[in-house]
Amino acid sequence: MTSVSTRDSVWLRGERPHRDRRLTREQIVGVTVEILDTEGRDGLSMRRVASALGVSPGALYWYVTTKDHLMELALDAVLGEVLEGLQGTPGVPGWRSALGRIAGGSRAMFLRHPWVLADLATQPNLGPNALALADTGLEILADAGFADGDLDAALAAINDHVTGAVVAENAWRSVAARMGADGDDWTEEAGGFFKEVEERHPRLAARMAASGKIDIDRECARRFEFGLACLLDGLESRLP
Amino acid sequence: MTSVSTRDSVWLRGERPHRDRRLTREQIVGVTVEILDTEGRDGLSMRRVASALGVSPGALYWYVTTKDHLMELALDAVLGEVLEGLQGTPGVPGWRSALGRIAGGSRAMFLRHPWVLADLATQPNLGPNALALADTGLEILADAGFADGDLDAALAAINDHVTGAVVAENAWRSVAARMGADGDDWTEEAGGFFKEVEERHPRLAARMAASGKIDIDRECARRFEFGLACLLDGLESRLP
DNA sequence: ACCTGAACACCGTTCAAGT
DNA sequence: ACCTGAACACCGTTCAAGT
Repeated sequence: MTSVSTRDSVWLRGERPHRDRRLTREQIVGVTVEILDTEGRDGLSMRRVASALGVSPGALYWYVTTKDHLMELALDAVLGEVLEGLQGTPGVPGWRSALGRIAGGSRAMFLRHPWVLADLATQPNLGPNALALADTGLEILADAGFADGDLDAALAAINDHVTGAVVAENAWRSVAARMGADGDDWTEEAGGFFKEVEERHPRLAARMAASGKIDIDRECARRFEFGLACLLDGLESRLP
Repeated sequence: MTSVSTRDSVWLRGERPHRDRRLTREQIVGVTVEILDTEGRDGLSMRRVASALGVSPGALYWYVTTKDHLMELALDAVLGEVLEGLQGTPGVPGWRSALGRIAGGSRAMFLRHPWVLADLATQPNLGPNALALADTGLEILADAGFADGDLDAALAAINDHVTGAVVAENAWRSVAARMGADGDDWTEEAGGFFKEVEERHPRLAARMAASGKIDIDRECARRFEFGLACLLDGLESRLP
């Protein structure tokens, strides 16, 4: 109901005092993420979360002021997975591979929880895990020799590549899933579509045909690494 | 209602035959974009569009099978603006600046219509304007000397940078708008937030403070160009 | 302090019935 | 062929009233 620009964030408000609660924010966020993962964005409703917890819908509003706030919490929760994946393994040498690990871990997380992507565009990301992730990125880049404005811009460039790549990958996968699912009445309509692409944009049609034959997983991973390598090369050449 | 993976696209279905319609798809899409621009994503409803057109809600379903399809049409409509902006001016020399112009034009369009960003993550983009835009990108890169897999990956990398950057910019702007809007009861809660950031992540807090003093427009533009330049450098070094 | 139950003001979508 | 009107099955959110 509220417009994007005036919406406030969970992270700018304190949590309420408590005495004898039966629920926890963690519980609520937990089932929220579960529902989002299994049923997708459209499958989530306050009522659905409430029934999964065996509680009435209104009860949730004691713990969370709004559905948007709940989504913010869910977003930060899955960002936490990236941090966990990082601390499990030993540190790698070199800033390039260190950043590559974070980027790769983030990408994997986004592919596990595709519903987060729509959140990123809508909600500011001020949760503790988001901040910690940003800070470790800054640390790596600062140690590498970046400072001031270049420091911010370098981190932003890498983050942008990750989110942009996963957004595109997700869109592609949803098309591919539809195509592979059933060739029922689908192919006749879509046949006309492809024929038109062929006529109007032969170059594009050729590329679509070429990449259509390839395994999507491999191709997406390849493009991701290609872009990341280009970016890191460009960054490296800007080191003082 | 339908899950992302099984949702079909407007562009894979033909339009219906017609005789004496009072409405047009263009009209409907037009007011849809208008509402999205002024009222934001949450302000849009089928009923709202219908009433703006002076028609009953059910009437829209004669022209458009679903709200998601309408959003797909709106998405491609605003992508058309990028193409228009391109053909108005004379071609620039050099593949780097040619791509820079497309990237810049796309960024400007995304900032004019921030609601598109959530769409990108959710819906595949198979509209005529999206295809035309991709094709001109391919043309520029092919002329520059890229071919086969590198061609796809190069275009993807640039597109990813644009969408990723605008997603981040949009999120940042929504925070800034909130902070600038009113310092009523806001500052007390948020003061605690910033103090916590300072304690836990001093490096991040320093960067936040530094970039907080800068004009957002300039800073976002700077980061965008920085990342793009890094990327183009990396691409250039990969030319055969 | 926490939760229920019921209500309010919305949604997207369908579908008879009209013209 | 196109549109209306009313309905169906949902929403998010609020708030008295209970414990």
